[in-house]
Amino acid sequence: MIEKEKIITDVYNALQKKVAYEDIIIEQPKERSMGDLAIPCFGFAKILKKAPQQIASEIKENLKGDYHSVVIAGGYLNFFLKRAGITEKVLAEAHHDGYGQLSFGGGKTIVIDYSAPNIAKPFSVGHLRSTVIGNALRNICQKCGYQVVGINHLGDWGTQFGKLIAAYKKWGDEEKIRKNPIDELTALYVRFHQEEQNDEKLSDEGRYYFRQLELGNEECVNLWRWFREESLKEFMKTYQLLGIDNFDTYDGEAFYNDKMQKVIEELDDKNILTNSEGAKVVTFDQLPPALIEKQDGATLYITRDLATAFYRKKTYDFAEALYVVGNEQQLHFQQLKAIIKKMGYNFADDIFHVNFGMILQDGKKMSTRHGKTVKLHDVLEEAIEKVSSYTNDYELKRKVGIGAVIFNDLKHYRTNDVEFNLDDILRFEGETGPYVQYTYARIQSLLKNKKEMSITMENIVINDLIWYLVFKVYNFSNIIEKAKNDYDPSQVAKYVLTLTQDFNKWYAEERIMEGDENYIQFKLLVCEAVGSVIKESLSLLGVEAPKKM
RNA sequence: GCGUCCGUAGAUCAACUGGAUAGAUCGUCUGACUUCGGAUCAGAAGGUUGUGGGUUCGAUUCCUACCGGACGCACCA
Repeated sequence: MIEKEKIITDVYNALQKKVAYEDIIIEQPKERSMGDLAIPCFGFAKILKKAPQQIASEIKENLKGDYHSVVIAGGYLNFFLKRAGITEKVLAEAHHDGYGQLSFGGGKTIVIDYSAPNIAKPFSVGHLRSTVIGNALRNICQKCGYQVVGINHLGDWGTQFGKLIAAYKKWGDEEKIRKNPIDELTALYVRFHQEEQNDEKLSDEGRYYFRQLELGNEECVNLWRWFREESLKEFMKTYQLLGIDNFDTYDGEAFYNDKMQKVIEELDDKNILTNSEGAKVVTFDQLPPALIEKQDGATLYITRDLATAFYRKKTYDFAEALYVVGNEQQLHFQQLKAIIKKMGYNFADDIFHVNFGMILQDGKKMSTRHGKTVKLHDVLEEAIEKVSSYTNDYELKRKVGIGAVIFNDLKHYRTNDVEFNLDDILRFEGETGPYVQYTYARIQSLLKNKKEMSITMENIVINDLIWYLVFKVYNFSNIIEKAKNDYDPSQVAKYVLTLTQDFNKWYAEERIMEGDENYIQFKLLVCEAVGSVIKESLSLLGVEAPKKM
C-alpha cells in the first residue's frame, strides 16, 4: 500500500531523520474509529529521550503531507486518510478479474508437495489438511507471480506392499477389489496384520514378496501396479468432489527407487556416512542421527526423500520447495535439510516444511490401526447431503458443502492441532464458507440493478461503513503477500470473513437501492468491488463462489 | 529421559508476531423494517490469557521453573 510508505517517509522527515527509517512501525489501530493507520511512538522515546506523547506532537507539528487529519492518542499518532481519492481508485480497479495480482514472484518456480495419500489405504480426513493447504498455497503463490508445480507424492512403495501381495495371494478376490478397492485392500492388510501376530511365517512371507517386488518379479509388479491404479481411481473421486484435481504429477515414492543408489554413493564419497550397528547413518551435532541404509541394505524414507529433493532441484530448478506435511515429521525435515547442507548444497535453505497440526479424535491421533479412520469421502458426501435442505441442484450442493469443509479447515492457523468435530465442519452459519458464499450471492443479485453510467464523486459522502469496505478491498494484495510469506492461507480466510462481516453490517444499516441515482450506482460499485474480492479470496482458498444459492 | 509444539469466555478459534479497553463465531437469552436474499443483522451475559517468578515505558506474545496435553526420538512412511 502506497499510503503506508508515504506516512513512514513523512514521519521520518518530520523527525529530521533522527530515527532510522526501519524503526518506524506502521500498523492499523485497534479500533477503526481511531484512524486508518497508526504510528506508535514508544520506540522513539529511548532514542530521543522524550516522552512518547511529546514526540508524537512534535511529529505532528513538523508533518508535511496530505491527510484528512492526524490525531494524537496516548503515544500513538493516528492518521485519517482522504477517502475520495482512494475510493475512486479502488472502485476503478477492483471489479476487474484477477484483482490483487502481484508480480514479485518474477516467474520463479515453487514446487509444492501436498496431499500424498497412501495407496491401498483409506483417504482419510487426516489427509484433508495437506490437500487443502497445499492447494491454497498453490493458488496464492501463483497470485504472487510464481510458477507452481504441484506434486502428489503418492505413498506407493514400502514393505506394506509385500504384505499386501502375500495377503492377496492367500485370501484375495479380484472381483471384490475391482468393486471396492480401498476397503477390500485395507481389509486384507488388516487381516494380515492380525494373523501375523500368531504366525511368524507370515511376516517372512511379507518380506519375501516385497523383496520380489523390488527385484522386479513380474507377477508382483503387476499386482502392485494394479493396486496403485485402483486406488488412484478411487482417490480421484474424492479429488473431484473437492475440486482439487490439478496436480502436475502423481509420481510417488516408487518413482525414486532407481534414484537412491546415486545419493548413497555421493554421501559415501563425501565421507558423510558412518557405520553404526551394521547400518549406514548420518550423524549431526544438534540432531539425532538419521538412518540412511538398513543393516540388510534396504533404503529408508529419508533416503528416498533425499533422492526426491535432488531430482526436483534438477528437474524444476525451484526457488522454493514446500512440503505440506504434518508436525510429526519435523525432525525428518530438519535432518533432510541438514544432510543436503552437509553435502554442500545451498538449496537446502530453499526447502520449507510447511507443517500443520493433526486432526485429533478424542484428543488422540487418528490411526488405521485403532480403527479410528474417518473416510474423507464420507465426510464430503455428508456435507453435500446437508445442503439438501436448501436446494436440489447437485452442483450447487457440492459447491456449498465442500466450501464449508474446506473453509473450516483453512480458517485456522495451520500448526495447531484440531479436534475432529463433524458438527463444526458441517456448520453453515457464522464464520463459515457458506456465510461468505451467501454474501457473495446476495451481492450478485444486487448487481442486477447496476447500470452502465458514469458517476460523479462530488456530492458523495463516503460514510464510515463504506470506507471500511473500500479500505479493506484496497488492502487485499497486502494480505496475499503476507499469506505467501508465512505460507499461511488462514490469513486470506480471516480477511475475507471480516470483509463479508463488514459488508453485511453495511447492508443491514443502509438500503443500497435508496438515494439519488448517482449515489445508488456508486454504492453498487462498492458492492461490485467487495464481491470481486470475495470471489478472488475464495478462489485462492479453493472454494467456489456460486452466483445464486 | 531428551527434543519440538500447545494451554485465551461453556465450546471452537483470533489478537497485525512486544502495543491502545484481549476480539469473533457457536451455544444460551432478548430483539429486527408487511424484507435490495433471515445461510442475515442488532443487543445481553460470559475472562485474574494453566500457575508462580523475571525482563521493560508496556507481556496472551520474550526468558525461567512448575502443572497439564499432543507429537517425535535407528532399521515404518
